Amino acid sequence: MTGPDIQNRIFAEIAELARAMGHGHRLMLLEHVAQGERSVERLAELAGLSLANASQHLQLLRRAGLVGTRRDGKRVLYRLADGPVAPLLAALRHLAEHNRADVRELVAGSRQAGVEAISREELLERMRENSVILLDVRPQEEFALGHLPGALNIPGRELERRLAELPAGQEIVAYCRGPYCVFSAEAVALLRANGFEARKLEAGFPDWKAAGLAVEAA
Amino acid sequence: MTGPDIQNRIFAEIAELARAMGHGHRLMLLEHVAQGERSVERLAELAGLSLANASQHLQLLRRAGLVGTRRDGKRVLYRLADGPVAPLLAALRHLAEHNRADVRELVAGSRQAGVEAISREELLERMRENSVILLDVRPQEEFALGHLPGALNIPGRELERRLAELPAGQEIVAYCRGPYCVFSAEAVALLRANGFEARKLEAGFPDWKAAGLAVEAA
DNA sequence: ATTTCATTCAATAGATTGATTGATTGATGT
DNA sequence: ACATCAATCAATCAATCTATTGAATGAAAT
Repeated sequence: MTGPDIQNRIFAEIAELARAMGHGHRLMLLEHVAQGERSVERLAELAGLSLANASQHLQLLRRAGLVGTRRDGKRVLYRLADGPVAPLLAALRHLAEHNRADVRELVAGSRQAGVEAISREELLERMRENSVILLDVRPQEEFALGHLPGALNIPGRELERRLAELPAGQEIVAYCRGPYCVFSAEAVALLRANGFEARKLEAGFPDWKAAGLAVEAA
Repeated sequence: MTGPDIQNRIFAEIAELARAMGHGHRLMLLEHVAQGERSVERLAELAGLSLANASQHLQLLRRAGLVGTRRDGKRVLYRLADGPVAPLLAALRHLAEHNRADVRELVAGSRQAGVEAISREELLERMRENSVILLDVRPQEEFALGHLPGALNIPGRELERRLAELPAGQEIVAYCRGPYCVFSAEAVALLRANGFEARKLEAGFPDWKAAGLAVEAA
């Protein structure tokens, strides 16, 4: 009576949760949702999905309890759910990097050409010393919703023609959405090619926020 | 060129990993594999699956990099993979407990009837004081492969008729395979009904081992 | 009240996954 | 070489999942 039936039910429940993360598009949606609240339309655009398709994936994520929603006028805003969702996604990424050679290569690829990463701890230290320039290479809208304290915002594709805005002589730390966002790595490559000293932040904005560190909004 | 294609590929890879955990039977197999090396036949029996079915699930887990194998004579032994698999499973369980009311209830159900859980930290403290009896309620074979230092082994279904072996006067901490293994909760209920002071270990043997704490083998 | 817009629902077809069956492989002992 | 045993493979059918389409909500604006 207490036996295996109950265990079966429990494992089936947990499996449902795992399956909710078991699709590339949903993981991408999660990654974007992790940046902050986003409308369905926006998320569909960011993930390159049709509206209806994005909506369905998002609803599945909501049923699984990975995201939550709120209505704002005629839009529905999705956000990460309350529970320990970010740690779960992080654990998943960690194992993926550890196991799959191809994921590791692809991630390493964005670190190639001498693009070293800086850890949160080291960055905090450097921020305390005021010896570093923070560069947020995400689009303005994302920057406006929250960014690291004191960061400059120059979206990736504008960086080349706005290089002059960056003060010389200090190291620059670029960051982006997350470990799989290539913008920051590209930015670092570009900066180095132009004589700057630059590194990328190991993780990205969502991990920073998830760690409970200070965030500034426009 | 660096764009969304690469991200799509990465997320698809990671999703594959998540999907590997997306089936109740596979989670159950993982739970048993987490106890130590097991043959396919044994795992099939433990999970209540046909041999071929278990074999296929296990192979899928291996392809996903969640388990590894080794040949021993004519048997193939499965074990957890090297990477951070246990933390991922733990994160998954945590979120499941947090989100799904039914999982929480089912887990709570095994704690009902005043069955309180003791944390690893508290248990370590009590072990240092020598003020506690450890009771491993798993089957002998599992006990033989590794158990908490100094633990007694009385499999769940034998407990009732072997109560006399337990010294009175000291609190008993029962443990089992993991948080969803009901044997330890049942054991605690039985012990209390017979006048013992008893609690169950919050997690189970695999978590103990995963935490790097001392383990003893027969 | 009607229009507009963002989102969701419903239905469909194609692809993937899961359990079962029986055959096959690979290692061991006679 | 042969028989035996554990595990895997191959083929099948049912069940589930995914993307697309077009229709239906439901909240604001005119």
